[in-house]
Amino acid sequence: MDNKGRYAYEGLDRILHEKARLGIMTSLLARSEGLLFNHLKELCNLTDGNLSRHLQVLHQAQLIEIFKGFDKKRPQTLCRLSSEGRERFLAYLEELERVVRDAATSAREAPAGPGGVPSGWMPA
Amino acid sequence: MDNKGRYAYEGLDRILHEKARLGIMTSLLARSEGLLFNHLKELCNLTDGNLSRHLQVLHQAQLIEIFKGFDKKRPQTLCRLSSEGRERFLAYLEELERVVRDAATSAREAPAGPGGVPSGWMPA
DNA sequence: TCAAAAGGCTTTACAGCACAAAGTATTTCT
DNA sequence: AGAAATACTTTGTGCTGTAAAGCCTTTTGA
Repeated sequence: MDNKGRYAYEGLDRILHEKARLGIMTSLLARSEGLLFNHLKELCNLTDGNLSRHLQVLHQAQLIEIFKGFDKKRPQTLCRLSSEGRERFLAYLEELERVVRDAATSAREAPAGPGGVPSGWMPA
Repeated sequence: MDNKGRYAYEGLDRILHEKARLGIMTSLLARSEGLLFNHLKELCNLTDGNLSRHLQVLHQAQLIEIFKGFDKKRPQTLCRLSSEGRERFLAYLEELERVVRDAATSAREAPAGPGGVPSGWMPA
């Protein structure tokens, strides 16, 4: 079998492949005009500090843009997907789809298997 | 909007949501009889130490079973999905599918957006 | 009018984790 | 007998997700 690397999934970008950031990016993908800090915080069930840190990471990676403004007198932060961010996220999603398809296929084709200790082997 | 937590994806189990382990689990799902250490190593493009560590984690979490045996005189390690592992992985995959669907829907429905600085805002 | 609370984030601290490099033990080759 | 190969495991290090604490301004309340 030359299946070497068949399941390596190298397209799963470390920065994007992270629960919280996946949520952030998906939220932003739905709203091309951007989302406010607090709205994002609620959508993703994140704490202030947590969200702040993830936005920093995404911003440094050029995946999102961050804008500062005011609502009345209170500071506000607006986050928006950069066009590079959109592209890279869509690419990431394609790989993710591959994972899901691979697994679905396997689950369908391979029976659940009997369990028990295979003969000639010892449980670890 | 009561969309609170809409994009929190809490079903994304930390142990499973990891590039390398995703590959391992998907490989194992395809082969209910199990896979040998070295085969798995190739399929997932992992180093010995790396694979060893991930198997440890998956084993401690009861997601896989590990058996020791011999091929001629050489030690061999066989890895197999436990039934709990199969269940939990399938559950994880359902959540993953939700992510992909959410994103696909958004990408289709939301236009790419114009870019440029929104008026009244300052780039960070 | 002046302290106290609320809003809107940032910074800090730390535990946990992935990964690479080095190590161990046995076996086969020369 | 020594060297190389096989099959992993253990150790060490640097990164990073997360909670807790901090900071500054604005609003509220007595």
